[in-house]
Amino acid sequence: MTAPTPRKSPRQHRAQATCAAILEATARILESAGPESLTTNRIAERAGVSIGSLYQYYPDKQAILAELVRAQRAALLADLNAAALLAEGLDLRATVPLLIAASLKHHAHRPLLAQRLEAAEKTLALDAETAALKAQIDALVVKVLAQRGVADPRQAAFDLAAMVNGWADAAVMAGDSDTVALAARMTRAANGYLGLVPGSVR
Amino acid sequence: MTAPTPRKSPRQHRAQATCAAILEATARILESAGPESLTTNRIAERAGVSIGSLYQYYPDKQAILAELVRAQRAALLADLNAAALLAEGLDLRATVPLLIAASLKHHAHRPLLAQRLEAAEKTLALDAETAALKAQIDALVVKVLAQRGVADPRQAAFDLAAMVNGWADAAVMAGDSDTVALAARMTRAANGYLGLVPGSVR
DNA sequence: GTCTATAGCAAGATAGAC
DNA sequence: GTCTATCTTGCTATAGAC
Repeated sequence: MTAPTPRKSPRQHRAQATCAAILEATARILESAGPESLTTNRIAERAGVSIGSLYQYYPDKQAILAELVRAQRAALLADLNAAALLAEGLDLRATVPLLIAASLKHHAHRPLLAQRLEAAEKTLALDAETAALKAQIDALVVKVLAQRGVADPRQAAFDLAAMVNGWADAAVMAGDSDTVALAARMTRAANGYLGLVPGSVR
Repeated sequence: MTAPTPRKSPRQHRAQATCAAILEATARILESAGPESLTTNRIAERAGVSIGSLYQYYPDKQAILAELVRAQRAALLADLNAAALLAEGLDLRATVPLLIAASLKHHAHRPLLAQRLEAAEKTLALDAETAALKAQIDALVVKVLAQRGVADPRQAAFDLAAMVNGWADAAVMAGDSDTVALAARMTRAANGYLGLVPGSVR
């Protein structure tokens, strides 16, 4: 029922700074203390603004979280788009690692934040804009796979996304920071899923 | 700091029933409303006991959750043990689907509960007993893989567990109820990861 | 546009009767 | 062993001064 968008678009400089500070403070609390400890008072304190200012820009706590989730999805879409451009003209075997690397990028940057935001996303009722972003992400991967002759590309896109996401979460939480090696292992699994035989490059 | 075990071991019949009712009520609230709505008052109400009785057996809310998590881990360990027995004498290719099926069983039974409990586990500080169960689960899988000649079985056990878990969560949340087909697709990926070529049964 | 102060409320947990 | 009644705490969100 509540609109999870900011109350006003912050047009002035200091207002933009306030919004940014609120978002960054939320991210840091999520990383350091987890969702249980995420209270509006704490966000305001950590952002260096008062609780009153916070409610000037966000109607409620969920709206702040929703904005972070939206930003994360938008970044993923952008990276996947870049990967798709890079992969243009390449075959399936060469494309898969590019998609995996793009998906992994966020988990590598701020791993804990990425994981907690994904967890929050499952609880939150996502707004229209975030849902649209998710749909675009899905459509993009489906298209890339379909162009390269994958059978049932919708199913494959879903499965590969699920595989990579959960796996990445677990890996970063266990302290695995070698993203390159992780991506290589994931690629082995993805190739097996897609029916690509390992050695037969010739 | 707080011991996440029941205050007293319920030795009498009605006390056991009370404990069971509390656990089941917690599970149902988790399934139907999510972790945000999980309050001690609600648990007591749904269990048909008073809040006072609840605190007679559990020192705090976390302890109830911890017990559910522990039960889930214990069940997984039991199922994996059964799978390992079944797999005795079988080669790697035949063993992998058995392990996957065992891991998938819980997600299939009460999918939402399994997913929410795993999410809770990441937030909770897990008690010694649950940690021990996790270690046993890990050791079991490592042993099974090592016996069948998998290189770096520790890494493989971790990766396969991460892959299956995250993937299963996403699948059940999307409403995919065909566990058999899901297990088959996962097996393709696992085989690829392990370097097993698809067609070459011979 | 930002602040302080606080209303209003719900949660966790306890005391003490039965 | 179980209950009702209640204390205490801390959260969300608002009102109104500056």
